[in-house]
Amino acid sequence: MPKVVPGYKEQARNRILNEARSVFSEKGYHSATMDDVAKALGVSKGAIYQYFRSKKELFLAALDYHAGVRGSVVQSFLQEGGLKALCTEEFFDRMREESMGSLLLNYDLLRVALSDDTLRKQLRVKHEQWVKGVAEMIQHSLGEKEVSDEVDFLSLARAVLAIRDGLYGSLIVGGDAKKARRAWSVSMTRLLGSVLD
Amino acid sequence: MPKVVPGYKEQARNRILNEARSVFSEKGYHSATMDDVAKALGVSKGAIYQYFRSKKELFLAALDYHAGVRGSVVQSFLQEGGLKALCTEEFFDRMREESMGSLLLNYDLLRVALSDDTLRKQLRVKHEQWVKGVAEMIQHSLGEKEVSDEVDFLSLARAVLAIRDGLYGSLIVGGDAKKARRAWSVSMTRLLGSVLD
Amino acid sequence: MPKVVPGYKEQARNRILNEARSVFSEKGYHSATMDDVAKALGVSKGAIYQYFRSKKELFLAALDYHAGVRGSVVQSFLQEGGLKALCTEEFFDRMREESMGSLLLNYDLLRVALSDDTLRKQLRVKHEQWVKGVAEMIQHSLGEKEVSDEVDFLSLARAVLAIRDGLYGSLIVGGDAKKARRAWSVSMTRLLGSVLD
Amino acid sequence: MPKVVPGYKEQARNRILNEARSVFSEKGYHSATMDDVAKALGVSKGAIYQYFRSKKELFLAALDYHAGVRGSVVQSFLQEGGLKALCTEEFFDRMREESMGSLLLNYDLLRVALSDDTLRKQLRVKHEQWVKGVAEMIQHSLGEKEVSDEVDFLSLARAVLAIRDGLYGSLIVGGDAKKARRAWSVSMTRLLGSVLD
DNA sequence: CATGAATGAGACTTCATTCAT
DNA sequence: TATGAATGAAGTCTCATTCAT
Repeated sequence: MPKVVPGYKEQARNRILNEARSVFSEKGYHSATMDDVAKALGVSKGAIYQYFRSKKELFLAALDYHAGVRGSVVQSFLQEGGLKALCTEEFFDRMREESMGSLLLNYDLLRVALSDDTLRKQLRVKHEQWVKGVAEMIQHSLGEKEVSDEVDFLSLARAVLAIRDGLYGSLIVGGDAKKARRAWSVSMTRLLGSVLD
Repeated sequence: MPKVVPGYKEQARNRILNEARSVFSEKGYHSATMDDVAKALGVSKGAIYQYFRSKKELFLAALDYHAGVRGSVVQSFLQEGGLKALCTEEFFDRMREESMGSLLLNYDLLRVALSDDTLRKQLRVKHEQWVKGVAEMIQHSLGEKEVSDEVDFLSLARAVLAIRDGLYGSLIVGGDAKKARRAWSVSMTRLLGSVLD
Repeated sequence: MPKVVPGYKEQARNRILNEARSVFSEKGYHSATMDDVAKALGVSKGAIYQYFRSKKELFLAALDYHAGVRGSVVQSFLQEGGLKALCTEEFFDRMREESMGSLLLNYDLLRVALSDDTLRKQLRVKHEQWVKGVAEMIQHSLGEKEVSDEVDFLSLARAVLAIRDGLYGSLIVGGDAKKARRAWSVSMTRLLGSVLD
Repeated sequence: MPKVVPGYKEQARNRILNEARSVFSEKGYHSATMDDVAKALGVSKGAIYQYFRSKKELFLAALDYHAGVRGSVVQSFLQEGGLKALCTEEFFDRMREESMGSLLLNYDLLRVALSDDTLRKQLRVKHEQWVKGVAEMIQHSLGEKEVSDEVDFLSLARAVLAIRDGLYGSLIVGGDAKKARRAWSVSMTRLLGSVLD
């Protein structure tokens, strides 16, 4: 047993991850400095380097850390209300809270990913997992009610995620949240409506 | 009045704009250096500064320059085939050729825009223009066939653009183009289908 | 709270201030580079930027730092000998030692001040303080001996300072120190003589 | 006989000299660019290089050119009114118009002069010429009225010039012209008063 | 002679990263 | 472990100067 609190390092790491995400999200990967992160944490720059080898590593770890958190929140929300919940404006807002910061970070991530094949593959895989998850959800909502052959669940899932990302993107430049929200429910209803009926 | 060929400066500017876009697109706004751009052009760094006051200005100008080109291509395509053309996979591909490079740049642009109110407003306005354009197109396709009150054209338009952006985004990480294409036509048909019938 | 020696930063700052003044004084504000200063200090350029935000700030701080030192030396000298001491060649020399390097810097400072309203105002105020100080000194020397209404102390003070600056200026181009010294005592005696008698 | 107007080159040169002085005076030697000068002239940068080999040469030539002009203006003024005219506030203003710009330039010149022995010597010589000129003027004013042995004309002359330069210097930072003017007449009267009586 | 686009050296400044304390 | 001063590489931008037209 070490003298220090067990799990201390883990806690410290997570604390850094949280703050780092916040800082990166606000200023952007390139504009945020290690000093910004350190100051937000109230520690010295050097301290961060004991947990992460480089800025890039910190950035990637921060994204990864929160991707897990976010996913779980969304999923739990869906499990309660099912596909119908997904079509609501409330769901859009709920997910937005979780995603907005990360969306911006994802833009930075994409840039970083472009020159890193491994990373790009990870992103692709993760995206496909989301697609499959949503597709299954849709299919599941149908229950045994109908023959599934006529519906392209995967394409629908892709579209759902695309709308989500596209609408959030429009919000970043200052788009009206009310309109985006409405666009979400309108399009979701049209897209999944016939499936639900 | 320059003794040199008239219009030379205009040409040179455009040449820079082209190359700059290419370089920024490949490396990203932050990672690309003015030297990269200069080398791609085969000129010295200083030369660029005779045409653009700063890296940011060059970046913005390059985006603007190509936004015009892109827009016109898309529009001409739509005028021929109308709303039905928009739902095709061919359209998706066609627009992709025009957009992909710019999409990445747009991510950089968003980051830049976040700390530039004027710029953000411009982006918002431009986006709204697209929305209106697409909404009108949809409404127009309906012709006098139906009462328009029941359909929220603007929301549909927003969704259409969101899907476009979202799908292109998925392609950037290496998503399968065929699947995205299919998702496009499937979702477009569902979204606009009842309008078209 | 730094673990390092307390007051270290203060010392380092002052060391930079000293060296900077020396370098600026020798090469001039514009010709001296931050690299020159860094090399004179035996540190890297970056180190300086931890203490001063810009070259201009460093320059201004260096001037300010030494202005304090200089002022105090002069004042103490005057308090002992009063107005008579001020008229001596010895005083001229004494003050010269303190001023010469700074005089050159002051020329640079004037140039900088021309495009900086705040700075210009500071200089003006500081100059007026000197004027008032000298004027009071003259008035004080008179004691209750005479009615002061007939003497324009402020104008005299202005003249005294002008002569000082003018003579030092002549020395910079290589003027003969002996002659300047003599001009000082001769003119001071004539200027303040009747006041002193 | 050349085709071009005889003396054209001379005229062009002088025109450049005039404008250059104006630009250098306003912006300072270092801050003024060759482009600034060219634009003020309404010609291209290249044109200037056909008359002057370098920026430094242009600067020096411009100063030299106007030194002559200025001197003559002042001298003519003095020849009319003699020493008494010199003591007036009017004279101070008159000379100020001629000197202010040049005073600033002289500061720049000093900096340049410091690393150029030849130049520094020229400045010293020129200054001594002024001193002698003023000294003779004072002596001349006395006429045969008195024995000159008791008065140190050269020192007085030095003081006069020093006051001029010192007061103008105070004006540069925004000092009150009225006060400087008054200081001039007050001090001149005290300095030369007994000589004049 | 004039033009002005291009050059290229070099200035200021910023950080990610290291390391002695 | 934490600190934060120092490093040094790199980036943006500026101009004096040149030269093909």
